Amino acid sequence: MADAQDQTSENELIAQRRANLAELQRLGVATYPHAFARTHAVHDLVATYGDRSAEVLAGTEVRTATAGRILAIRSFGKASFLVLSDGRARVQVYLRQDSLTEREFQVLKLLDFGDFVGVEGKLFRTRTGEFTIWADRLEFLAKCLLPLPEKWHGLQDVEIRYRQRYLDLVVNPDSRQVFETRAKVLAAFRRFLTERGYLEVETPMMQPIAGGALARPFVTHHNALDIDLYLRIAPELYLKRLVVGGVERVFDINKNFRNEGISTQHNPEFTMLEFYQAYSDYQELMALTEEMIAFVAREAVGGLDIEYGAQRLSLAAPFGRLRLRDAVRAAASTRLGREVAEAELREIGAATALADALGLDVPGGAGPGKIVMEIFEALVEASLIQPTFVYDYPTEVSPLSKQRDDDPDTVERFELYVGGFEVANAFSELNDPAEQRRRFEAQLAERQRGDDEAHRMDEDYVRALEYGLPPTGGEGVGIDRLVMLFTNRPSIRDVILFPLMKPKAD
RNA sequence: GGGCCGCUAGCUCAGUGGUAGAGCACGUGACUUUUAAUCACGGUGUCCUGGGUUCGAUCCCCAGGCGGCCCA
Repeated sequence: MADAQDQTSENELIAQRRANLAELQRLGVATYPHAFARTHAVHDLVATYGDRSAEVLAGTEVRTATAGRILAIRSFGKASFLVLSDGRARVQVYLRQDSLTEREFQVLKLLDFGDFVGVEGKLFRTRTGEFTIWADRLEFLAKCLLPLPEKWHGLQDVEIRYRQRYLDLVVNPDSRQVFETRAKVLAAFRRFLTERGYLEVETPMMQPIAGGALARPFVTHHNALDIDLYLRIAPELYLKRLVVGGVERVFDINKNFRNEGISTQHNPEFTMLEFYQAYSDYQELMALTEEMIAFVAREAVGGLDIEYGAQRLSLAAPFGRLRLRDAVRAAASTRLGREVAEAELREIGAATALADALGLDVPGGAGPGKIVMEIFEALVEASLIQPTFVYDYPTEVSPLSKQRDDDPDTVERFELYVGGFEVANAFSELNDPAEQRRRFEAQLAERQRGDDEAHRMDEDYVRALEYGLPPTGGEGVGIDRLVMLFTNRPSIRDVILFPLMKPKAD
């Protein structure tokens, strides 16, 4: 309820709308009725009858009852046209004095842009060919007390679009389309995996040890148990416990929470698909990923060729394949005008000198693996526009991945890059409990040296591995970033309905 | 964390050291197949906030807030 201060600051546009509401009440109109029986939603109407000719519509005399928000009023005195939206589609309604009761005509004159109404009538096509409902009944359903953004330019102010997403959805049909596509992407992943025998599960969002990724967690507190808990940074360790338990194919689609900065590619909470498959490895997952991304693209946008900004992308298999250290060597060699040797990427002194020569600031205590990743991010990542698997990562930065038999400093891991950013990360899972314990201990040592993103020790996870994890391949896919690609949006905030925003004093 | 940019009417945006404008929206009147309806007439306001300079600040300066982009 508005207090006295609101009343005095209330502007003329709002006062007019309140006055119209009061007038409806004075007329005895129910201003907040409980329901309206529709025969069709607006989008059903348009989909079913929208392309019928004027003659066919006149011949069949289809009657309909529908409802929606008024997005335009064009009034001609004794007749009016309304545009009604159900959020998905729009339909025109024709109302004329001699087709309505006197009271309905009075209601019509009190309607504002944004109000909800229900109408009943027959379908026809106007002289100008517009598919229209000729209404012989008008029911008021709810008031829009605040003026909506203008119809022609829509809502441009990105801050308001994010903070008041409902306004964005009302006036910008493109925005609704983004979230329709997002829903199709999620449904497509679920269908692809379910059809191949993967079981969808839910794993804890609140965890006593935030594991499965290298990231800083959010902390919360359970009062009754008086313990701190972490919002999950990944479901990984729980999903592999399920593989230990015999769930050979398993996946989880849900939010992860990482306590890091915000950018066009990072929101503190984001949606991740993770799936695990017993008896497979990262090579098999590359092939599966090509198939899965193509499936999802067809379902979500109808094809494999997409535009992203100024780029044209093809999601057709095979995707590019680039060995990580080869990519880093090539980029560093070009930048420095000399041949950089693989050995320089594997020894701390040489790697540090290389980073220096490239003008990169490397965090203190970083080993050669971390330095390789820094160089990759600085020199290579943004150039990977077409889908590319980057593979064979340093063991140092991959504490949950299995080493190559021929090279213990390297793990069987790949990341998929599209449009210049990472969209998936996969590996052959480390299933040797003794080696896993050594990796965790190495991570603890890094934590001691000040890396607060280093992995924590998880004794129960090591114990689970001691019961035996079969050879397994696992992968995580960043849903938000994939939706950015499919909807051609430059910012992750455009594909998250309510992105995190700093609170604003009202 | 740093740099750059933005914040003016409900929305989209101009603009100025002398208390502010356009289009759309809105109000009144006309109009029973229009569609960015049209025609006539008429209001829009904490110029993000606070301080400073000045006779006078929405504008210049300083600090802050929120947002965007880039960098780390």
